Amino acid sequence: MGERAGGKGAAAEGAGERAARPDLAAMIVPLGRALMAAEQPILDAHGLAMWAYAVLLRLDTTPIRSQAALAEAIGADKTRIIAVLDDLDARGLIHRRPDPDDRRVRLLSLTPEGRRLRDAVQADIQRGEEELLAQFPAAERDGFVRVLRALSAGASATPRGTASG
Amino acid sequence: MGERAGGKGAAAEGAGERAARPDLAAMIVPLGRALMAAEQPILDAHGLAMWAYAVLLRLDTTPIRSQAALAEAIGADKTRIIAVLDDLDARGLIHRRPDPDDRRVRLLSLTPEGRRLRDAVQADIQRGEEELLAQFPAAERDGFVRVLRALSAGASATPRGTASG
DNA sequence: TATTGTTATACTCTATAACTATA
DNA sequence: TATAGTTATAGAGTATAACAATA
Repeated sequence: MGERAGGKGAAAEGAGERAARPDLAAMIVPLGRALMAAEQPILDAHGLAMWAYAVLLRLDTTPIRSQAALAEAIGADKTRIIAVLDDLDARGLIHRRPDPDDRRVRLLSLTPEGRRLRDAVQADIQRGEEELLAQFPAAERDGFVRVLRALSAGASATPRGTASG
Repeated sequence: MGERAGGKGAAAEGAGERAARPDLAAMIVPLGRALMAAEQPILDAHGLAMWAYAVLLRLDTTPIRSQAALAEAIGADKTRIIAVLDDLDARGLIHRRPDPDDRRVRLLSLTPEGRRLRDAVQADIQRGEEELLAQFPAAERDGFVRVLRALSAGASATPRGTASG
């Protein structure tokens, strides 16, 4: 890999050059872990597991027509969310019934109670997040969220299979 | 990002209110996964595992005096990095020798070759990241990296044990 | 035969416990 | 006795394979 010479940024030019900033992944991955850890007590207080919350979030966005589609949408394995759906169903937070048109697939939707719980939990979580962001100037904060949203949207477009499939 | 009704947080006040943005964790965690996936081919090309790269990065920052300290610094378990250190040592990328003052602890440092490899890999990785960021206006990009650095620094300050530790 | 959901199994990653050596 | 490192073991999380129901 010899020449990183003429390039634009040339993050590490000479032998002992240090990079101008840490790698994005090296910052984002631990930060993600920390944010999840911060969410955990809130989820615990509501008796929701992390994947269960992800399901409630996704169902609220758009009704989904099969469990496999839901699983893929939240980046989970289809076998992994079954127990989650069992629990949510038993607690009356979601509807899960066979599609009359094709009784193999399950129609998944949120019950009013599920929506209420989702809203309450998300309000709690985002309240904490806003406190975290409040320490920054509005312009930086705004740029952060804007870029994050765009990168996140782009990332979820390439969930697993990648380009070559 | 928009002023919501009256109260401070109140992200979702009424019943049907949708949040103004996705949860930070819901964006950051999948993004972290995607970034790691993007790094993987680069690491593979250099024969480095993810944790090995983390070790090289951390050793370059500051020489470390014990494996346990290194493990904690990169958010790993002390037992998990042993095989990693074995490999890096065998390949001549790090020095690992007993401290003469206390022969229980190992002094860990980067060899010149290890530094070269680290620089090469990081240059590759950050080149890709810069391409990713290039799509955004400089101001947003700047705010993003700035806030990210601050949040990341704050997060690593609370690695595991948390307050009551 | 193909597909959805489900269950059972195996694998990977990570954390805990037990052991060796130094102090 | 206490600590750093190592090894062995067990656990959580995840993915793969086999199965039943429906088309």
